[in-house]
Order: sequence, then C-alpha cells, then structure tokens
Amino acid sequence: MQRYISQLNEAQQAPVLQKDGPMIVIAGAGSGKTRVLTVRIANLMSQGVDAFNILALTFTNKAAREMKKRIADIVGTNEAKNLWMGTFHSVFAKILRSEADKLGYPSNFTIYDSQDSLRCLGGIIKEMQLDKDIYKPKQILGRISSYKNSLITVKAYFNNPELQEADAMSKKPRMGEIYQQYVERCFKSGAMDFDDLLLKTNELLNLFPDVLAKYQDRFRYILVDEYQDTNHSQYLIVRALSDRFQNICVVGDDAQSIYAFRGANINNILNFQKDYENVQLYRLEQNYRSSKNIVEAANNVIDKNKTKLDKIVWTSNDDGPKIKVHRSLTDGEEGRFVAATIFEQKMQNQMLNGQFAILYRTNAQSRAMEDALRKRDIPYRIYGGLSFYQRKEIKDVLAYLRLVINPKDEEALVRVINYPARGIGDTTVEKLTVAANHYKRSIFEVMEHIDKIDLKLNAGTKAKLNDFVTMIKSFQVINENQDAFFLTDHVTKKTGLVQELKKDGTPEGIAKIENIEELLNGIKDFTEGQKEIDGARGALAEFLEDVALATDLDKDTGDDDRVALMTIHLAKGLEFPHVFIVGLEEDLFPSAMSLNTRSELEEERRLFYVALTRAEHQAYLTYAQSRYRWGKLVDSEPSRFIEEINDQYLEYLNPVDSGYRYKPVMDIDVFGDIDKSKLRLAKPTAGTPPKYFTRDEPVSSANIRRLKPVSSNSGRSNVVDANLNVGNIVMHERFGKGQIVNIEGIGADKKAEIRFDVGGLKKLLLRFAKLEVIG
DNA sequence: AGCTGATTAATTTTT
DNA sequence: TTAATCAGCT
Repeated sequence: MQRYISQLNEAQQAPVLQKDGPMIVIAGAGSGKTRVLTVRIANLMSQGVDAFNILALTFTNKAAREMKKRIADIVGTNEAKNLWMGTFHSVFAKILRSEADKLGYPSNFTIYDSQDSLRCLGGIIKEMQLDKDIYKPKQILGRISSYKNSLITVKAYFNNPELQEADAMSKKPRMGEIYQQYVERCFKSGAMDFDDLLLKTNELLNLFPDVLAKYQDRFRYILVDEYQDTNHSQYLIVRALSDRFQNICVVGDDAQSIYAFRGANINNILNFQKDYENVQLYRLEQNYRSSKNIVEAANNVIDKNKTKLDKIVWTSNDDGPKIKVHRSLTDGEEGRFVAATIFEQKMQNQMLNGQFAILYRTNAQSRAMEDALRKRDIPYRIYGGLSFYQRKEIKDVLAYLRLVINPKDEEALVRVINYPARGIGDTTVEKLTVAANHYKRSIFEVMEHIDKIDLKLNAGTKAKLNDFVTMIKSFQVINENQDAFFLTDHVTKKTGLVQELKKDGTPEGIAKIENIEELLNGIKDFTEGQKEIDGARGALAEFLEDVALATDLDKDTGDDDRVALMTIHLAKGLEFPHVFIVGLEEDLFPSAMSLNTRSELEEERRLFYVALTRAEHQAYLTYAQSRYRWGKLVDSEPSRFIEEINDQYLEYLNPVDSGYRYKPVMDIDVFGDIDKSKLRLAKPTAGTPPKYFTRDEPVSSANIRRLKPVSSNSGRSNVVDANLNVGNIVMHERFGKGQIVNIEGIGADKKAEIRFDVGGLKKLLLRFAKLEVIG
C-alpha cells in the first residue's frame, strides 16, 4: 500500500492519508484525482475498513468500472468485489428495488428513459386536448425534471403559488395537472423515470428512519466524484447518508461544472464547507496531463469567469506546441481540414487514430466531420447521439422484454401491442386506455379480463387481445426457466419482429436485423458473464436495468483504433494527445441559447475550458465563416473564446482575414427558359421557403454529375438527389417526384425551388442547361 | 389499416 | 436537411 501512496505527490497524499471526517478535494483538470480516489479507497481498506461499508459515486458507469478495476489491482479482486461503486442512478436504483414495496412500487419496476417519458407526456397532452405547440413535451419534461430534482412533488407544486404562477405566465396554466397525470401514469405502470430514481430515494430516506439508519450504518465511508455536477436531489441523498459518520469525501472542480441545464448546482461544491463541520480542504493544482501552453491558455479562459473557487492550475510539463487556430469557409471545409490534419499527423508522426479526438458543441456537427473522415478512410467512432439502445428496432425488442418483467409497463405495451401489425388498432388501444384509467388498473390487466368488461369490442378484436396476453405470458414462463439470451432469441422469432424486417428487404431493414443480432450478442455476453460470477443464470431483469442506465460511453470497448467524435459534455474526464475543438463560432459555441445571462455564458466558458483541457499535447481550434444550419448556409463569426486566449499561446494557420466574404446565393432566371405551360404542376405548396444554391466551381459543360435515389422521409419517398452543372455554376439540389415549381421574387432577386417528376427529369435537365445566371 | 405525399418543426448539452 | 406527423386515399 505504502508503495502506491508514495507514488503520489504531497498534495495528492494529504486527502489519502486523512481517514475520517468530511473533506473536499478541489481537483484541477488533469491533476490525477482519479488516482487519489483510487488510492484513498484502497488505503481505507488496507486500514481495515470493510469494502461493504464504502460507497463511491461516480458520474458514469465507465468511470466506476475503471476505478474498481484499479482498486482491484491494488487490493485484489475478491476484496474489491463488495465495494459499492456506480452512478447515483445505478446505485440507488438497486437500493430502490430492494425497498420498493415501502413506496408502493413493485421491485421489478421499469426505468423509463427520456424517450418513454416523452411518449407518455405526449399521450397525456393529447388526451387533455392541449395545444402541443404550447405544451411541448420536451419542455414539459424539462419542467417536471427540474421540479423532481428540487424535490417538488405534485403536492408541493400545488402548495406553491409562485411556481403555478410562473407556469401560468409561460402560457402553461395546466402544467400542474400534466405533472400529476404523468406521475400517476408512471406509478400505475410500475415505472420510474431517471429523476424518480433520485427523488424516490429521497422519499425513502425521509419517510423511513429505519431504512435511513440501515444505509447510514452501511455506508460509513462515502466518496463522491464530480461533485460539481450533482443536483439538489443528489446533494440531499449524500447529506442524509453521510449524516451519521460524517466520513464524506467529495472531489470535484468548480471550473468543470457543465451540467447546470440538467439541474446541477455549482453551489453544492462552493458551499460544501458550510454544510459540514471541520471540513478539510485540499487542492490538487498540478496538472500532469497537458503541455504548459494548453494549461496556461485554459487558465486564461477560465479567468474570465467571476464565480469560482481560488485555484491555480500549473504544470511542470514542456511548453509544447502552440494551439493552432484555423478558419475555413464552410463547415464542409472545416471537416476536410480536420481530416487532412489527422492524415498528415498520422503520416509524419506515426500516430494512431485513437490519439485524436474531435469535440463539438452539438451532435449535429458530427456529420461534416464524418463525411470528411470517411472520404479519407480514417476510421472513427461517434459517441453519444442516438445510442444503440435507443434505436427503434432495439427499443422494440426491449419493449417486449420489459413487458415480460413488468406487464404494467404502459409505454412498452403501446409500443409493441400492434407492432408487428396484429390488427389491434388505435381505436382499440384508446378504449383499453380509457377502461384502464377508469378501473385504475394497467392496460395489461384490463386485457387479461377483457371478457368480463364490456368495451364494445367485437369478438375478433377480443381474440387478438387474448392472443397477445397469452403470448406475453408464455414469454414469462420461459423467463422462469431460461436465461435472457434464450428468451430474447425466442421473442424476436415468435413476435415476428425479425420477419417483419426481412420482409422489408431494404438496406435499412438489413441494418436493423444486424442491430438486433448485435443486441442478442450483447445479451449472450451478459448472460455468460453473469453465470461466471455466481452460478446464477443470466437474469433478464438485471440486463434490462443495465441497459436502462447504460450510455454510449459505457459500452465503449476501446479496443479498436479510431478517431473519437463526441460532444464536449461527453468528453469530460477523458484525455487525448491531439484534440480538435470545432465549430468555434458565436451562437454555436457559445450557444445562442446561453447568451441571455452571465451564468449561462460562464457555463459555456467552463465547457470550453473542459474541451481545451482534454488535450495533452496539441489542441486545434477551428471555425467556419459560414455553416449549414437547418439546410441553409448561414454566416458566422469566430467565437469570443478564441479571443480570450492570449495570443502568445496561439498560432494562426490562415493569414489575417483577407476580407473576402463568401457569397452563397446566386440568382437564377427561371422564367427565361422554362416554358411553364409544359410543366405538369402539382398543386402549389404554401409555406415552403424557396431555397438554393451552390458553390462557384467553374465547370466547362453542362452535364449530370450524379443521379441517385436517396432515402429520405423515413426511407419511403422517391426523392432524387442531383448535381447539375449549369454554365459556370454548380447547382446542387434535390428533386422530388411529382413536385413543383416554386418561384418567388422578381428580376435579380428571383429565387426558385424546382422539384421535378423523376420520369421527366432528363428532359427537363436539358432545359436547365439553357438557364442564364444573373448577377 | 396502411400507404403516400405534403407539411412542419427542429439544433444545445445527458444520467 | 432530416424526421415526424398530418391528411387523404385505397
């Protein structure tokens, strides 16, 4: 043990050596806080603390897994096995399962992901006949989430006139009713959403002193990583659990607090010293990760923030190369620059793909990067976005599995009751829902007793409902005796899910089948792993829990060599030799949504700080002068964050701005050459704004460059993508089947959207060749 | 009930 | 530009 401690520097040793009492470790970026946590836990154990009595809460499951492994390396696998380590959500989900009956929940409760929550809310809003443009499910869920994270229950909401008034002011007077409905429905479905996992834990600890005492006694040493990102609900749980022994160690960096939008409260870390008595404060200020240039540039940036704790991050590393700043014309070019640079670096310095990361503010920005990397055959992996488990085909399979475990799970039920189609339509489901609400039972229970209730359903429909119930019940029987893999395999076949996709036959359909196969493989791995652990058969319920709380980052196998693409939020805690921070433009980063208040802007700045401090050796900052946003080319300006870095740390790759402005729009005289009477016009479409155009690439002759069907509109329309070379401009536009000419403006301002019939496209292209370009 | 084309909304960040 | 939803038709 001593060996591990002596490997730490003095500042790192201090929090390891203090065994008892409350303590806070302010850990600058790259200062080795994970090592401190690891060694601290190992040291506690070596001093006789039972692993059983240690609770470590991390931000991601991956972090927990890695830490556990490192501890196991020090103290041995067996000793480490009993440690409680995981995210707030996963740890307390486990506790809630074992105590569920106290709160009136079944122990097999479902965990709703946000997709489920949104669907549920959508249903409520529709049933209440509210305008879904005012009551946007996403917004509503955001409100509910923030209530829950502040421990405002439905009852508390209705006792709080201020909140109600605020919602009424934002044109949502019926917010409370929706909240109530939502909570009732979740309860009726035996389901908890993400926020419930924390809220219900609080309720559990508040309402049942004996339960609280039990876990207080159990978790004698509590450690919380990334404390700056805890919300109020999490804060209260930690307080309650640590109240008896006060052996609480929180680690965090206020400068890296980036989850305020999710309810994280930076005051939790700023005020920690007031919350406990005799708090020891430790600072880890030496950065081992990054070059001097990067560390100091990052300090430059974070200095602009007012709200922060005193801390000076420094490093004894080399200066390293300057941070490179690159400007490009468009987002496409930005992507090409990044790809080209990676390519060169790999060639010149023998670097691996895995040593590069591309970080962006929004998921939508990944596309341009992907395109460029693909063109250069650089392997990459995108993290986040739509995760594997959120894909439709996967969620469909999971929905059946969820029903097996918890047939009351309403979102799962409505998702698959008629998929694949089995003749149970919306009308029937609606009748069932009404009956279920009336009897205060779940839809499944209503279906079980369909013969005893008069719902004015015809015999055929009743038979179909019975078949469905029988099928799910047959799955339940299998689940009693077989492992999760066997059951899932059976379910995909029996329900006709795979068959449905095979029938489809499109490339998308095949990809979906492959995804389902991947899911099956995943379940296989899981069941095998489970069986090895304690001879138990790999239980389905545990797999579903894993899945419900898994993130893309967790799934990472990390064994193959790829460039990493992710949002900055996801990059927290990671490090890479070379980091590209792309899209550094005003309104994008900082986001336009965050420019209203100082605190929002400061959070964006912290986000930039996080991004920059991911880099070990070389950071690149790139921005584009114009960028496609929602299909339109929009001008943009460099981000203020670039200016906030002292020039001595920067190297500008382009010469000073030449003043050249990119002109994206060209006007085309449509009337000049197209004889409109010869076009078969469909009925005019209102509201579609005219759009267009082009890059000024000179070309010699008019020809069709590419003509291929693309899958759009959920893969079912006959839209055709074409590039036309017309005179000295390239027109790139999309042509739809049986569509329209839409023209707006006169003379030089004339703009047009033209969508032609696929069959007549060739003929029409000839006309295009004669178009003139004005201006 | 299911298909098709038309219309419209969405881009902050996620356990 | 994409994807979801709507409206009208078979």
